[in-house]
Amino acid sequence: MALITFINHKSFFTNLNYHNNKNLSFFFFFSSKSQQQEKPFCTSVETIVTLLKSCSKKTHLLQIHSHIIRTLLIRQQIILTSFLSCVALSPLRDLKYSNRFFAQIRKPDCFNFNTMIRAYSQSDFPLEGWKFYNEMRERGIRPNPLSSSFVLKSCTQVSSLIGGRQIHARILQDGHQSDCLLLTALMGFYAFCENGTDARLVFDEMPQRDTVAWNVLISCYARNKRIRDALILFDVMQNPEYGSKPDDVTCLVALQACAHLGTLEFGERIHRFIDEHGYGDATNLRNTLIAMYSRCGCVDKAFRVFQGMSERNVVTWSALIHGFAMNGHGRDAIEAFREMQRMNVPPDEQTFTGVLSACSHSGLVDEGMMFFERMRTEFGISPSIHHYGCMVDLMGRAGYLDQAYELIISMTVKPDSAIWRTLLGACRVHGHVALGEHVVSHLIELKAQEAGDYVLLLNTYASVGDWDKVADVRRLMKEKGIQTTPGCSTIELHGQVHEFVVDDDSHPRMKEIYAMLDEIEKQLKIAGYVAEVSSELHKLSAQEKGFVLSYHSEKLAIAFGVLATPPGKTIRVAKNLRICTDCHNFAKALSSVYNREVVIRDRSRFHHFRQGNCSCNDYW
DNA sequence: GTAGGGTTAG
Repeated sequence: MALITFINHKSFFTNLNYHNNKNLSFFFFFSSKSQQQEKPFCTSVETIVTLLKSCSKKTHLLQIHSHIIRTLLIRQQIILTSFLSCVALSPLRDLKYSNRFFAQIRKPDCFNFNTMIRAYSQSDFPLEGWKFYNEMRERGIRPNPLSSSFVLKSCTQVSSLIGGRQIHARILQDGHQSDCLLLTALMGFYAFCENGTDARLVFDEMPQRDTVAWNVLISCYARNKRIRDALILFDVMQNPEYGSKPDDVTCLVALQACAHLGTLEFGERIHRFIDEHGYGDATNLRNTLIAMYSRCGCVDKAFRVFQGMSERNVVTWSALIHGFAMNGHGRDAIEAFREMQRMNVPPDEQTFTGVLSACSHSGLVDEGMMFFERMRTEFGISPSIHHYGCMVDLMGRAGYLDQAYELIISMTVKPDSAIWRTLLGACRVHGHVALGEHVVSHLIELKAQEAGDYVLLLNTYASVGDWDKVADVRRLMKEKGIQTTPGCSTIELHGQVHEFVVDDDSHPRMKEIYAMLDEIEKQLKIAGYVAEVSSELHKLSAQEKGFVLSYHSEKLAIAFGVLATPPGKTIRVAKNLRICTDCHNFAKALSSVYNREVVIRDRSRFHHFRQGNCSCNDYW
């Protein structure tokens, strides 16, 4: 009896360790003993609640269940609530059991309903939570903001825009339109559904906006192709009118936007902000900094961040490897991979994507094959579509087109349009017309053909001089109303991003830019630069081709760079498509004649031009 | 004496 008093003693349970099974064993010992002796074993409600928290096995839960039934504790709402939370939400989650238990509760309250909705939102059947959400309304129980927030989570899980809109309407009906956390969740939902307009509307309607609300809006813009707006918000939120201070998450999201846009100056500014505000130790921020610098073409700065880190995880190493890969430092990427193994950091899927793409960008065919094999045999990672993509690129660039085709056919995963497109690119480089046509038929089968694919096919014909076929494809594109993506290049100057498209005349300094471009061409021609006419698609006279080539967007951006920056300053340009041979030659010549370093990021990688050479060794 | 919500790394 003394012992029973002891187990009931409050101090014992307030000090107990939740994961200490000793306490449970104690409890079960007394419980079964009292059952044998048919004597009631009294426990306080608090004891049961505390014990429930330390449950790590379902058998324990069942024993507690039978105990609370025997001791009539089942009548107490607090026990029911705790028990339901335990069955529905702890790692022991069992939805069938939760449902049965829920049905036993005579008067379930809002909290009980929320528990069920929340449990389903985390399960494989998220929409089942709706039933409970509707039932509580039918029973006249008013949902609180959390009820809506849990159903919203279910809608996000299944990307149900209609469901989310219904919740939105209910939030207004229930008068929860001032709940900042709920509205932030709603914004997050719209952002997830790529609906930036509605996310913005919710944001505008919020009575108060804290940093998290700003973060959601910035991340929404960054993910939905409004990257420049995302960066503008980083400054806007700090205006005295709004007075929100960016936190570590704001910096992280903004850095991702900088990486996308290739805006080095803005990225550096955020880097300083991070250090000044003491966020600098966070591994996730450091990892994103590595990615940002790499994607802005500054591997040395990325490496400096890497060196300054006291803790490095698989993400850190993968970011570094990816950085080396996209900047053409294939050997360094492989060395980093080896170093990572020496440090006993196990690689994952994304590490190998980096290693394989490093091999493909640097033409390391044998090494790539070896890593692809080791990935499966040594590390037990089965190849994803991305790994196959790297291998097709690797083999395709090296001219093993048929083997690349065989690899696609042998894949365990269904080939997507991106992988066929990679092979199509290789067909263009090697002038393999027959395979190119075959690949296009695969794309048509997938109903995934894009303007760029026709352009690649057209280029393949052009590369072997089949101008009739080129004209056919052009006609076909015209008939189908397919429009090509216009080439677009950006250059950052004093934190401002300047954008150029083909034949652009919208820039305020356009006259000067064209004059500068003419002057540059004149100087380069003296040094031996000849316009590469095969890059141009149209069947034009050589003179006309030369004329059209002069206005490629990257040339305009470079001319603006020469015009607007002091001599010797590196010119950094980002382009949405892949750079053409002519512009590549142009940049190479310029880097030597004007003694300028030029860094161009195209759709797939970086080109560092220095003294007449490119880091890609004309291999891209 | 119960007690759950929003953003975030390669």
